[in-house]
Amino acid sequence: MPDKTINPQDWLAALDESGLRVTAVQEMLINIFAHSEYPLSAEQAWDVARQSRPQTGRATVYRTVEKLENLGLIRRVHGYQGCSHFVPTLPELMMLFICLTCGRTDYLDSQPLDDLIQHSEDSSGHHITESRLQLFGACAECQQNA
Amino acid sequence: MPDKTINPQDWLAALDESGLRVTAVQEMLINIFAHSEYPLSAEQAWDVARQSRPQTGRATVYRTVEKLENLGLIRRVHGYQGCSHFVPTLPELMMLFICLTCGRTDYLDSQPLDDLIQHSEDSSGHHITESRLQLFGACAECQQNA
DNA sequence: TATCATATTGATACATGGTATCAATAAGAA
DNA sequence: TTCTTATTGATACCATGTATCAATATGATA
Repeated sequence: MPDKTINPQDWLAALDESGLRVTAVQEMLINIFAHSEYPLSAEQAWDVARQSRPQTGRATVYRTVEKLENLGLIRRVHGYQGCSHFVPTLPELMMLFICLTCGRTDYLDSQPLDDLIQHSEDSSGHHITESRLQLFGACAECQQNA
Repeated sequence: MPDKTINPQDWLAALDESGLRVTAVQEMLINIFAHSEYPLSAEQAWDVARQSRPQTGRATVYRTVEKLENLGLIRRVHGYQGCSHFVPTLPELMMLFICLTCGRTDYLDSQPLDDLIQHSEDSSGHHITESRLQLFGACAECQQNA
């Protein structure tokens, strides 16, 4: 099971390398997403941001979230909390699991998904370039507490 | 490859059996989704509906779409056209493929997904109750025309 | 067929999530 | 330090979706 913790320094370097500027707001938002145990929407990220920096603008947060998504630093979660929440992206491509009880996320090895895509390409004749898979259920811990 | 055509009579029966009433608007919307080659949003379905029935209300369409989704008759598409488009649901659970060139959908056998879920449960300890998988790329036809 | 409880409808107003604009500010290269 | 330009925050705006409510239509029942 991979470590979910991500080094914010790597994110700042990614921002920098892409020609974008490293600003206080963007650094703050990167840290907010990196340290959240749960998927966050832009609106929620805005709330968190204003706790430490009240003058933060709403549009700024939305724009930054869009940038971070385009850079591949955060990833949209499609599912039970709607389609507007984001989780940090791991260096490797991994499958996302979300616990419907506690809301926490986990990342699973994506090799089975790679195999599935290969198999589906072979049997359908389609050329598959993108996939979106998310798994939902009860995590090991929540099963014990049930 | 399964036949995408769905018999609207089955849908009406499902509506009826669930205790909901079979109305002209709902029958029309069922047919609109059943006969569309592409995923439709509620807004788009409203546009189509008013072509043959101009007095159709917007809220009615949104409510009906929600009902049809709850009944499992249509299914939300998460991906490149946003997360507000719907496709008809096949009797069996199948994986959805969407061509990024022509926009058309195809349904693939879901056995590989079942296997993947089983494998992921075994290796992670999570109990997986729901999954969301969509595949994107170029369909066989669009590959030839490229 | 006529009656009636109630699901459905359509119009409207409203709420929410997200975007365009623009003057002011700040990053970072020169 | 200077200067170009990305970024910021305030505001207005738009799009999508929802709550309300009187009017209507469905379908069960008599």
